[in-house]
Order: sequence, then C-alpha cells, then structure tokens
Amino acid sequence: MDYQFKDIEKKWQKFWADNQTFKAEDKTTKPKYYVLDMFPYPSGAGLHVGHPLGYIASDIFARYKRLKGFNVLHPMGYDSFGLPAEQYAIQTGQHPVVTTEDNIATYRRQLDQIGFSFDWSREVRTSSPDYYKWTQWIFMQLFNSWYNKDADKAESIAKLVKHFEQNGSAGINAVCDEEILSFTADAWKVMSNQEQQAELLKYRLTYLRESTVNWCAALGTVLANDEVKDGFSERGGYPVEQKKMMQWSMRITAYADRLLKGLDTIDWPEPLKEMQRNWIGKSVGALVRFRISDFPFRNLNAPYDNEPTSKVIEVFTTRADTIFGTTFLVLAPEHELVASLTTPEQKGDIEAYIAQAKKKSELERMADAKTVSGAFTGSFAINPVSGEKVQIWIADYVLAGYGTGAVMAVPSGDQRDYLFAKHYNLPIIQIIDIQKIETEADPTKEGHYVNSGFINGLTYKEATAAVVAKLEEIGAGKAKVNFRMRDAIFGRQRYWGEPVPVYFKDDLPHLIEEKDLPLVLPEVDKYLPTESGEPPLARAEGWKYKPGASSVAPSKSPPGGETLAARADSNEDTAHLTGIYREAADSALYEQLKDFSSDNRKNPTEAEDVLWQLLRNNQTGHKIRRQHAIDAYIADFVSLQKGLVIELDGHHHKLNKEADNIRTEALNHFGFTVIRFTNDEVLNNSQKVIEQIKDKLDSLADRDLSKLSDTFTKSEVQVSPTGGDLEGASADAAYEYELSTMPGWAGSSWYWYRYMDANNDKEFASQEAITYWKDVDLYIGGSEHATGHLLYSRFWNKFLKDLNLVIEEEPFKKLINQGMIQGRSNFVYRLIDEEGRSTNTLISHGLIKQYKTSPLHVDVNIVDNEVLNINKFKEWRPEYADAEFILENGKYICGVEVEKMSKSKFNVVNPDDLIERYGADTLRMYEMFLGPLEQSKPWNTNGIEGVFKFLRKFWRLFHNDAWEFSVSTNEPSKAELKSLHKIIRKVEEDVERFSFNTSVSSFMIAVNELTDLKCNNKAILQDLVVILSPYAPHICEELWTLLGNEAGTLSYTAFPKFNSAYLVEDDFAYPISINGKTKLNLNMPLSLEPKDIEAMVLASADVQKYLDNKTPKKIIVVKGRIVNIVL
RNA sequence: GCUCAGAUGGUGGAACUGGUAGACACGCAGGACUUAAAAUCCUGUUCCCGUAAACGGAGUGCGGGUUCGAUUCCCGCUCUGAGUACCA
Repeated sequence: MDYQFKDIEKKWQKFWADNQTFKAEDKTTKPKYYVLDMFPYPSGAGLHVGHPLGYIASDIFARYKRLKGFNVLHPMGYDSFGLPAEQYAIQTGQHPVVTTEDNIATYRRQLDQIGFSFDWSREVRTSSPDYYKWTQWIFMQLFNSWYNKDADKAESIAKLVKHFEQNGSAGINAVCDEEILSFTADAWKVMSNQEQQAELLKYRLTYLRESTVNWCAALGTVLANDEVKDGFSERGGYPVEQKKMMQWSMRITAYADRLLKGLDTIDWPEPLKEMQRNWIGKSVGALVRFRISDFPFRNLNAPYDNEPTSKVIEVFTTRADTIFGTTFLVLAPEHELVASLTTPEQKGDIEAYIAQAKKKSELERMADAKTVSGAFTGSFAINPVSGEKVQIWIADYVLAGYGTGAVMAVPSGDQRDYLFAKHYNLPIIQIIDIQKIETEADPTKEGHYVNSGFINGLTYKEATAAVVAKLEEIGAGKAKVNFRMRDAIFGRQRYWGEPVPVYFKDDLPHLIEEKDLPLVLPEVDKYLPTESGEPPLARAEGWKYKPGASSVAPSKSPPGGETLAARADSNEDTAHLTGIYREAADSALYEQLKDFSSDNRKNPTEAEDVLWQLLRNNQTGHKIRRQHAIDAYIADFVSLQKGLVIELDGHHHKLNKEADNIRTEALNHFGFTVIRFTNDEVLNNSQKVIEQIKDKLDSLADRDLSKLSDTFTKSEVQVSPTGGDLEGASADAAYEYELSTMPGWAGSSWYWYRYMDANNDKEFASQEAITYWKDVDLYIGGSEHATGHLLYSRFWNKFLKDLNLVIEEEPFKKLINQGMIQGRSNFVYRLIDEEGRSTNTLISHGLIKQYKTSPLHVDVNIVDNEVLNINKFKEWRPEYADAEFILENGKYICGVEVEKMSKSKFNVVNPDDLIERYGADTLRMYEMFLGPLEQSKPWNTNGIEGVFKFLRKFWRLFHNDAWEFSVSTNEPSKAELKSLHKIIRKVEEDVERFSFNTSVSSFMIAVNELTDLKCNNKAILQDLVVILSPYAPHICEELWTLLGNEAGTLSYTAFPKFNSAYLVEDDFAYPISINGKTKLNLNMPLSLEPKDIEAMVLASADVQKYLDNKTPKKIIVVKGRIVNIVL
C-alpha cells in the first residue's frame, strides 16, 4: 500500500493515548531527563504554524532521550489564568472557566494531532483549585519569610522575631524597607503588637505597601513593569499612568545579586542573559552626602549623622573618583527636598518647571531626551571632600525612582551633565590629566587626577578607594551597590486570577489558615470593578473569611487596599505609624463604615447579643453604643463619654490575637481605653463581665475632647453619630478578604515542580519526586519571557531552595529560545487611474514600476510560489469577481513581504490544513527542516513537498513495486552499512547540539543513497526506523510493527550503536590546490604518509600541467584532508 | 545612543576544531511517460567569459590584515533584526 498518513497517524495517536505510552516512571534506576516547553496560555485563536516549532524540537529531543535509555519527563499543561478570557467574559458575560475550557479543548486537539509524546497524566492548569492551592501556599511561605543578608538566604519570620526579642534590631542585616526602626530587645517587648507587626511587614518577602504602580485605566488593573512597553500596555496598547496605590509586592530585590550571579552558571542564550542583567541593572558605586549650606547655626564639622535628613542631600554615583569635578547637584523634580530648598526668589521658576514636567507624559519625556531643561532652586550644597559650595538644580533628566533621585553633576565626565552645564553656564572642571573636554564630556578612567585635592596624581582605582575611604571616615558617604530592579508588584485588580490567601482585620493583612486552602475564586455577577472602583472580587456576595469553624468573629473591619487611601498622619508623635493608622474622616469611608456598623448591628453574635441586653438603656449608669466606628475601626461597644471600648473576642489563632493587639494600640492612640472579654466569658458568666465593665467605667474620668486633634474629633462626630442604639437579628460576621488577585506570573513561577508530582494533594510536590527530578534539563520557549516569567521563576526557585523545599539553585539548566516564525505576506497591485481612483485592474508584480498602483494583502493560501491562482482570487472576495489582470508571461506574480503573522494580513498558515494535506510527520519534519531552531524566519510552505516526498520515498524502501511490504534478511552490504552508520553518527551529533535542520537533510541523503542501492535489507531498515522515529514517529511506529516488532516498544528500544569501522575508507580523493585554489582531485590510499603523498602528487601528469614547469616553493600535506602546492 | 545577534545562489539553508563554498530541499529550465493535465521519474541549475564541452576568471555585506590556505581568526566600516534607554 502507498503511504497512507491519515490512517497511520490516527491509529498511533490512539494507541499512545490508550496505552499511556509516554508516562514517565516515578521509581526507576534509569537516569532522569526533564524536557519542558514554556507554559502556554490557551488562547482562543488556537495554534498557528509558528507555535509548535518549539514543541516539535522538544518532542524530538524527548523521544531521542528515551531511546538513549533515559527516564524522560515531558509534560504539558496550561497557564490558564489570564486577561483574554476575562476580557471576553466582560464583553459576553461568559464565565472565564467556560472560555478557558473551550480553548484548552481546541489546544489539546491541535497538540494531539501533531503526535507529541507528552505525559498527559501530569497535565496541570494554573486556574484549577488543586493547583492554585499550592500557589497560594507558596505565597504564604513568602509572607512568613524575610531575607537574611548575612546568611544570604530567606529565613522564617519567627527567627527574626526571636532575634528582636533577644537582641533588638542590632545585628540584623536584612533586605527590607528603607525606613526601619532601631530598637533594643526591651524596646521591642514593650512595643504594641501593632507596632511590631508594622515593623515586621517591612521585612516580609511579600508585603503590602503603598507603591507607585503602572495603572492602566482601560484594563482596570495595575501592570508589571515587563507588561508595559513605552508607556502603553503590552496587551491591548492602552495608556498606562503612574499612580500610588496600596499593593502587594514581592521582595525580588533581595535576590538581585543571586539572580545576577546565577546567570554565569546556566546554559542560556547570551542575549537572554544580557536582558536579565540589564533588567537587574547592578551598579557599584557610592552614596555621598552633601550638606545644604544655608542651614542656620550649622556646624560644618559636626558629624553627618547628627544632621536632620531634611538638611542633607544624598546622591548615588558610580564615579566617586570624580567628586572634585562636581560643580552642581541636580535633583529630580519630584524629590522631597525641592520645596524646602527653593528660595523665595526662585519659587516662580521652580514651580513653573515642576508644573511643566508633570504635564509631560512618559512618552514625551523620552522623545524629548535631547532638550536640556531645568531650574535653579536658589540653594547651595557643600561638597563633603572639597568643601566647595555648589548650586542645587532640578531637572527631569534625573529620575526620582533611581538611586536617591539626586546626582552630583560632574560635567567633565558625564555627557548629560556637560550639556546641562553648557546650557546654564555652570563651571566645568577638568579632573584627569588626559581628559579632553573642549566639545564634550570625557568619561575616561585612564590617566592621573588633577584639581582633585588629596587624590591628585592617583590612578582611577587608587582614587576611587581613597575617596570612599575618606567619605566613610568623615561619615559623608559609603560604598554602595545599586540595583535598577524594583520589587515586583504582585496584585491585579482583576477577576480571573488566584485569590490572595489574606484577609484583613483592623486594616492589617493576615494569612488565612493553611487548612482553609485553597481559597477558591468566588462567583461574581459581573467581571467588572464595582461602582466605587473596587476590584471585581468585591462583587462576590457573602465572600468573607471566618477563621476557624467554631470561633465567632468579634466585629467586621473595613477592607484595606486603596479605598483606605493612606495619608500621612500629621501628628509628630505618631509619624512612625504612618501607613498603619489611617485617618477616617473622609466621606467615602464614612459611608462604608456606616454600612458595616449597621450590618454588624443587624447580625450580632450570640455573645454580643447577651452583653448588649445588659449594657443597653444606661443599665451601667452610662450610655453605651454598639458597633460604633472609630477612625477606621468599628468598636463592639463604646462609651464615648468615658472613652472606653469593650471588645469581644472569639477563639483565635495567633494572628488574630496579634491583630487584636494592634487594634487596641490604635484605639489607645485615639484616646480610648480598651477592655476585652472572650465570648466564653460573656456566655458563662455575664454578671461578672458587667461588673468589671461598671468598675472600669466608674474609674475613668470623662474624656476631654478639646485635647484631641481636630481630625479625630471631626471623624468621631462624623462617623456613626447615633451608632449603637439599634437592635438587630443574629448571623455570623466575618473578615474581608484581599480583593485583588495574583498576577499572571504567579502560577507559572513554580509549575515545573508540580509536573514532578502533579496529583499530590498533600504537598506541592513530594520530596521524593523533587529529589529524583531536581530541575529542568532542557527548557524551550520564546525570548519574550526573558524579564518576566524567567526572572520570577528563578526568584521563586531560589526562595524555595532557601526553605529547603527544593534542591537546585537554578531551575532551568539549559534553555533554548526558538526563533519566531514570521508571516510572509503576499500582495496584489491595484492600478490607480489618472484621477487617483482605484480601478479593478491588477498589475503583476514585475510590471508595477510602469504603473501607478497600490498594494493589497492577498490570502497566502491562494498563492503558490508567488503565482496568484486567479480563479480562486475571483472567488475570494465578491468585489474581485470581475477583476482584470495585466500578466507577465501568462502569470500573475504577487509581491512578498515579511510581517507578523496575523489574520488581518491574510498570512496565517494553520497547522490543521497542512496536517490534512501532508500529515503530522511531514509537518514535524518540515518545521525542523526550515532552518536552525533559534533563528527567526518567515514561514514559507513552498518546501513542504520535498519533505513529503522524502517520507514517501522512505516508505517505499520497505515496499516492492506493487506497494507490498517486502524486506530481505540478507547480510547487509558494505555500502548499506556505511550509509546507516553515517546517519547514526550524524543524528547523534545533530540532536545533541539541537541542530535539527541538518539532520533532516541527512535523513534525505541516507534515504537517497539507500534507494540508489536498492536496499530493502531488514537489519538496515529497522535501525533506520529507530533513528527516524523521534522526527516522524507515526510512520516509524507503523513500519516497526510491519517489521514484526511489538506495538509500542519502539519508543523504548535502544538507539542503534554507531560503529566507526563501517566508515573506514581505504582511499581518499585528495583535493590538490595550487596557492589555496583547488584544481583537481587525486585518489590516494589513506595509509600514505605525507612524504609519499607529496611524491605521488608531483609525479602526477595532471598536477604537472598546472605547475607550468615551475618548482613548488613549498608543499603542504594534511593527511586525510588536503594537499596545497605553493608556487 | 548603548548591548546583543546576524549578513552565503532566484528562495530556505549546509560547510562541526582554518582545509574541495553552495550539501539537502524548494523554485526554475529541459527531457521521459500521457490525447492532455496532474502525479511520478531523469538531467541541468552561483555568477561572468566562451555557440556546447574541455577549460579560464570572479565569488560567502564592504575595505584591510594574519595564514601555504579564511564563510570560519583579527581590525575598521555598512546594513538588517532584537532588546534597552536621560540608570548617575
């Protein structure tokens, strides 16, 4: 029978699925090999011909490794949370679960028909609760960890607390927020729990804090830096603005150095490593402190540490050696000291400049990079080493977000400073003897210093060390390493993502209990933000956290996040609590608190109800209100006159307890005394509780409201003025969850571990599985993930390693970027008439110079080798039905251009169509044949016939002229063995270096040779089947069974062993070249030594012809390679 | 601007450590089979000169260099693609 690819491919795909042929073993003595493809997002558009490229390569490699005796893990799954399904949900109302399910089904069907050897028993989906349970779990580990710089690893937060308890903050070298407190052990112990928690949040590896984020209003969410391109969202191209919001962040900066160093240990493409290096952006330099010179009563000899921070400007520089060349300082317009530095005379200038800078969008600022602009503040600073007085300017070329937001300008060495100095007539001082600064800055590090005080005459290295030493000596600075990389924002105001396993109590985040994982994504009525701008999860009804099934929540607290816009507390004493205490006096919050209060009143707990019956109607002699809002808190019961808050607590786990303490501290701050009772105390002995309350009330003096800050009084009056007097029914109260969801990269930052043990419901993966599989040996995917997925994955991996949960420091040992497959568009050219109107006449590409035409995209599927199929073209679009053509040589030739593959350009080639016409084996081989895997190239279907012909020719080796299966069992001939072993060696070499295109060529050569030899030898052909099977598995499985082998054994048979003996030649046709130009070939035995070869060459009459009677000056003989005669 | 990658026939590409440049495939041209087309098979196909062949010359983006010999190594430049950008 002729080669019937359709039947064969269907048959074997079914066989593999039914028999789970590619299931990786868990317990085996075989060495492991882990081949992974980058996690796909199942998009609705399905695969185009570019997508499977990497999958085919990895599949060939996986199949090859199985033949080489490895236990291969080759899994596939879906990164199935993401924006497209959610956008579709917003537009159509269809639940993202449904959309995702449909898309995955399409994806799976397309993958299956290409014949991949995935182990589908390990399929994972990030959007499945079984999976994201562990994503949430890892988040919890991050929350409970801090980074110890001395140990250079993450450690448990409990260890940090212990240290604080024993030694205070001394001796802690952590990666943390800038502003941390310094305290003794005793000071720590007397801190309120709230203060302690606030402090700890500055250390946690995932933390909540107000950050400047990329806010995309059109998408209604924040975006990660790598999701923003030139001020627009990467997906959709919507404008992105900078906005301050309360956000979850990941302290990836803790790992900056390890992420950088690790790059040297892994086998990744250099450009990709380079991208990560740039992204991390390490620069080694120094922090230098300049005193502001107009500070009254200033003692310039006083230690820097005694200066108030408002009177010192810190700059970061990578060239501390150039400090004597500093002729002015420049601050970013947003710098916090700008206002206080501006003198009255300069106020107008500065304000105008700031206003103008603010107006400029990110884009304009970038486009405008060449214009020099700035403004003088009127103030001066003192150079700490030279004592020189220099002007302080602001300019938008200094970025607020990098370093300290201020620079020491050295115009002789820095081109931007140079231009600025020229423009504003500021001095330029030469500081190195060989510096040439007539027309531009000279950043040289060669030569010796001049005009530079104590470093005069030194070299770069000496000077840098001397300056840093001096700075440290006088306290004016220190060596410092700066990173460009920022902590990664970890929240999205979106529905279709992992819920963050956090609830809020008294405005502080708390982890839910581990036993409550997974925190399942709730149902919502719409996938849009609420009217008040909260994320979609705020729409989920009754979605509240109830810690512990038996315990009862004492009160409801308002949610955190951006609705409680943090404002700095103006009160000096409490400045360190900024960010924890929130002012509650604004009207938006007032409405919310009022709602919550009345909610709580209507749904009291049993204990609350009992106590209320004893407190109401002045039974204690005092008026008690219940569920009354104070600041951002809602007190269970309160006497406003006495300033007493009575709180009821359930049985809580530790975290609740801590939060309660923080709440107490906050209420104390606002002038309230707090007493607490547990629900049990109230229920078991309410009389005793009442007596204690009475005693407390009697002991307290009336509150003096005049002493309280205006803000508070106002808010107290404003919030819930009649609170507490209403009666209500009962129901259980609970806490608000975090309402943002995790970003797209959360689920993909650890997924390769899940594949190791995909169905484990006890752990994210068992230690046993992790110990065996360790890491990914080969990872194939696109370079678009360079600064996103691949950086975050390395970060989480290192974190998991620090916790001893995994073994390897780096997750992906070897990585290959497959090139992009570009589209190849075809064009027809429409004639434009005299009046400039389009006509219905089309000009062939070769003739367009003679006419005025306009190009139109035409569907590449109706063009064959640039020749337009005119009939199909007429049918393609009704408006072309009666088109006329001006042809060349009777053909209409189309124009060609390489563009992105997209529907709008009519250049999309669908793998389904090609499989229908040629089969999966042909598609697999053709995609490899196209060129080197890493190289980007336009898709062109033209060559696919050649590959199909090759497979048919291969099939024919096993069949006689009547297409009947027929092989002989004779001894193979020498020539046949030579062909076979050539291909064995070639494929081994090629696969090991991922050069799949060249091995496809070699297969063609081998089959051509064996066809010429009329080879139908079973031994030869059976080995050939094994060698080819990674590339074209279906046809090989079929032939394998026809040769009499058991079905399904091909995938695990042994790769044929190469024997060099079959390739040994007796003779070699030496190329004889004269002066390096090959002139002829001369057949000589390989056993000949160079001397004999030389003699034979000179004796040859053919060679003599070329010598022209001259005596060769020299003869070079390379045995087995070449002879070169120099005349 | 900076960083990285790349440039070989009409096209995709091959040449692994400096050793016969253009393998393999597409396309094209010619031929066989056929009433014809498709399919299949055979031959040729880097360019230039030469009517064909033998033969001769040039040739791996451009200009130099090292070498007996360079697509490969070195220096300078041009162009293309990707990433990144007032990063101090």
